[in-house]
Amino acid sequence: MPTPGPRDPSRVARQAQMRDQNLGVALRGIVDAVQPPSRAQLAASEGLARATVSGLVDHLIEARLVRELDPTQTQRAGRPAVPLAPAQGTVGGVGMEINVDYLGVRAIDLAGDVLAEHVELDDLRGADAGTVLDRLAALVAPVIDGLCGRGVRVAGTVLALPGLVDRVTGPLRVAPNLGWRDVDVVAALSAHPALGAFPPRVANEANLAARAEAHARRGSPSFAYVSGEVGIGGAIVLDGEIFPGRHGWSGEVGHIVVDAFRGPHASDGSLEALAGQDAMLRAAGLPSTARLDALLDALDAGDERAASAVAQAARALGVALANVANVVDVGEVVLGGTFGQLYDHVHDEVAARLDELVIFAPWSPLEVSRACAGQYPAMTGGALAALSTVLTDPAEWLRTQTA
Amino acid sequence: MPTPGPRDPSRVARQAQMRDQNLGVALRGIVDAVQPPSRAQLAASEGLARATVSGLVDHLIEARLVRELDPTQTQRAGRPAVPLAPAQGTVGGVGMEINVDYLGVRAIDLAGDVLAEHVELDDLRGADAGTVLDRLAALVAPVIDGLCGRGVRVAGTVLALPGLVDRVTGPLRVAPNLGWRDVDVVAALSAHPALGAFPPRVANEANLAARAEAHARRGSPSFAYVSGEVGIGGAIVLDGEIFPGRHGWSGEVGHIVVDAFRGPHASDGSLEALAGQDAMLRAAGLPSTARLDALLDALDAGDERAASAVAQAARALGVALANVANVVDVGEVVLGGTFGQLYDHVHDEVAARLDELVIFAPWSPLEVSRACAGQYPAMTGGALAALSTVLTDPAEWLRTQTA
DNA sequence: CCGGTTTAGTTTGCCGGATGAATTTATCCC
DNA sequence: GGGATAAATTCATCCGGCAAACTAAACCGG
Repeated sequence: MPTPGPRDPSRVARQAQMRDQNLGVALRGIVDAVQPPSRAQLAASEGLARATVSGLVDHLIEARLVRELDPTQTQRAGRPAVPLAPAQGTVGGVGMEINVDYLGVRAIDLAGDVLAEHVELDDLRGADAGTVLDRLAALVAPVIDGLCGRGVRVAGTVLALPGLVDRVTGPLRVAPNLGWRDVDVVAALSAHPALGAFPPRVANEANLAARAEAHARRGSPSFAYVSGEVGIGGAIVLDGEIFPGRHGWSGEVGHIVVDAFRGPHASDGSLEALAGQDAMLRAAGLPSTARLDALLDALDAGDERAASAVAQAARALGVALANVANVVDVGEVVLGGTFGQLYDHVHDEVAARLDELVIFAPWSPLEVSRACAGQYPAMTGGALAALSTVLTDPAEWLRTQTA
Repeated sequence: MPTPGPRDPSRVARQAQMRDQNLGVALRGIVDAVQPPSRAQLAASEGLARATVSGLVDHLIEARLVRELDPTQTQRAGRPAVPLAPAQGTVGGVGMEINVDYLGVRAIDLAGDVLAEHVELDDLRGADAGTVLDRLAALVAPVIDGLCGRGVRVAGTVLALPGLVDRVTGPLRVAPNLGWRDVDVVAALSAHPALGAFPPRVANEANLAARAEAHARRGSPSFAYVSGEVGIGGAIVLDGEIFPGRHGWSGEVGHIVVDAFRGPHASDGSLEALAGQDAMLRAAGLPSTARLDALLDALDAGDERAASAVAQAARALGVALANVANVVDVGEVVLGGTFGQLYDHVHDEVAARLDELVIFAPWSPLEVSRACAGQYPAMTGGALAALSTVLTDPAEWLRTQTA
C-alpha cells in the first residue's frame, strides 16, 4: 500500500499557525466585545500575556483591521487604557440576495456599519435565471466599485438564495419558489467584470439570515431559526455558529413531515405544504395572488377562517420545531420572515407544542422569540459571512491581499 | 464595568498546548491507523517533521500508550520501518450499561481488545433504581479490581442508560422504559468503594451505541443512528464524532412526531408510539409480553398482520429519518437494535421514504445500512468514550495519572 | 565480501513566538 | 511636586517545531 498522504494537516499545531490563530483570537476579541477593550483587558480575557497581545494588536492596527480610540478619562489612578475597536470602512463584506419578491446588496464593515445598500422590489417567480443574475450584477457592480474607490478592501461576496446550494462546489441545485434548477450561479456572476475579482460564495437564504440573527443577539446563542418567506427555510445555530451540515443543506425545516398519512404522497404532510404562505392563504379563503398583509388584515378584522388557517399552520410549525429540538437539542426557537410577522398569532401554539413534545422541556424549557435582525437579514448575513473569512484567520486573509 | 474574566482560554495557542495537541495527533494517528504506521509514515501523513514525531512517539512509548512492533521484513531497500501500534492492556476504558432486559460491563484497551466482560440478563422494567445500581456496582467492582491488579490504568468509566441524561451535571433525568426519574446515578455508583476512584460519566444508550458504530466503521463516517430497543433512541454522528447537543440530549428520534393530527395528543403520532416494540407487537396481534423473536417468527411464517404492522412502522421510521436528514444533512442512516434485526423487512420502505422526502436526495442519495458494532454496542461505546479522554489529550491525562 | 543505494530514525543548530520581569508612560491623589 | 497605580513596551529567556546533517539497517550488484 502506498502512503496515504497528508490526511488532516489542520489539526497539527505549528508555531506559525500559533501566531495566526492568536491574531484571530485578538481580532475577534475586539470585534465581538460589547465595549472596546484595552490591550490589558484583552490579555486578561483571552489568557495571553500582555506583551503578546501588544504585538498582535500592533499587527492588527498596521493592517487597518483595528483602530485605537481616544483614551477614556476614567476616574481611577494609573495610565488610562487605550480602547480598541474594529476599524471602520477599511474592509467590507458584500451580501447579496435574490428572493421571490426582491433582490439586493448590502455592504458592511468590521464595525458592523452599513457601507452601501440597494434593494429592488420585484416579483421574480419564474423569472429567467440569467436575466435576474445580470440585474443583480448591475446592482452590485457600482457598489463594489464604490467601495474600492473609497479604499475599502472587499473581503468577499456572498449570495443568498432561497434554495438548496452546494457549499462545496457552489452551483445552485434547486430553488423551488424561483423555479430555478441546477444553475451555475458563481460562473454567471463571475463573468461580470466588477464581480470577477470577487467570485461569490453562495448559500441558503435561511442559513445566512440565521447568521445575521446570531450576530444581532451577541453572546453565541443556540437556536433553531425559521425563515418563512414564500417557502419555509430554516437553520440551526449552535454557540453562535451556523451548523452547515456536510453540504450546507441542514436546517430544511420546511421539508419536515409532520403528517405522514395525510395524502398519497408523504410530502403532502410537510411543514411547507401545511404552513407555507400559499397554504395559509388558501386555507384562509384568500386569493393565491394575495400577500401576507391581506392575511394580517383578515386576522385583525377577526376573520374566523383566517384565524383557523393560522392556528393550523402554527400547530404544524410547533410540531416541526419540536422535532428539530428533539434531534439537535436546541433550547430556543427564533421565528423570522413570515412567522416573525405572524409572531403574536402563532407564539402561544408553538410554545405549547414545544412544551408538550420536546422530551427535555420539563428540565430545560424552550423559549420562543421573534427575529430581531432587521429587514433583509440574509443580506446582512451574507455580508457577515464574507467578513468572517477575515475574522477567522486574519493572517491568512492578509496574505491573500498582498499576493 | 469589571473585567469579564477569562472567556474561552481554550482557543488561544500557547506553546505548551502545541506540544500537548501534537501528542494527541500522534496517538490518534497510531490508534486510528488501518495498518501500524512507522514514525516516518506518521510524519508524512500528519505533516509534521520526522524529528518532531520521533520525540512525540518516544514520549508515548514511555507512557506505555504505544508500543513498537517487530520490524517488518519488506522486500525494499533501506532500513526497515518500526511499526507502531497502540499498547495492549496498559489502559482500559470501562463501559457499563443498564437497559430494560440486561445490565453489564465491558472493558476495552487502546488496541480495541476486550479485557473483561460480564452481562446479566434480566427484566428490569420498573425495578428499583438503587437495587439495580447496587447490582451493577457488584458486577463492575471485580472488573475494576482485576484491571488494576493486572497493571491496567483505568481511563474512566461510562454508564449507558436508556434515557435522558444531562451530560454536564450527570443525573439521569428520565428513563421511561425503566420507569426511573431524576436519579442521581453518579452519586449512587460512586458510593461503592471500587467505583469511588472512577466516578462514572453517564450518557444516553443510543449515543454510545452510535459511538461504537462509528468506531467499527472507521474513517470518520457521518450518519444518523437509530437504536430500537424497547423505546426508540438515536444519535447523530458527524465525521466520526457524536453530535451531543448542548446537554447531550440530541438525536431523540423516538420523539419525532410524524403524524401530528392522529389523536388528541400530538405525541400519539411520535415515532415511538407508531414503531416502538410495543406498538409493533400490538399491531401484529401478538401479546404485549411477547419478544421481538415472536414477531420475526410471524414474519417468516408469512403472517399478514405482522407484515402490515412492520410496514406501517417502517413508513413512520422512514419519515422520521427523512426529517432528521433534512435537518442535519446526513447522508447515511444506520439501523441498530430492533431495527437492525428487522433490517430486511424495513430497508426498502425506509430507503423509499428517504428518496422521496429528503430534499437533497436527487443530488446525494441516502444510504441505509445495518449496524455492525456487535452485541451490546452501548457497552462498547461507553468503554470507547472512557478511552477518548486519553486519546483527545494524552498529555493532560498523563498529568492526572501522576498527580 | 564490499561498496553503493535507499529508507528509517536520531542529533544538532536554528528560529519563531509566547512569556514574565523590568522599565517606561500617563494618569490620579494628596 | 511627589507617590501610587495601572497600561503599555522592552528585553532576556525558554520552549518546541524544523531542516539538514548524520547514523543505522536493510537490499543489490559485482
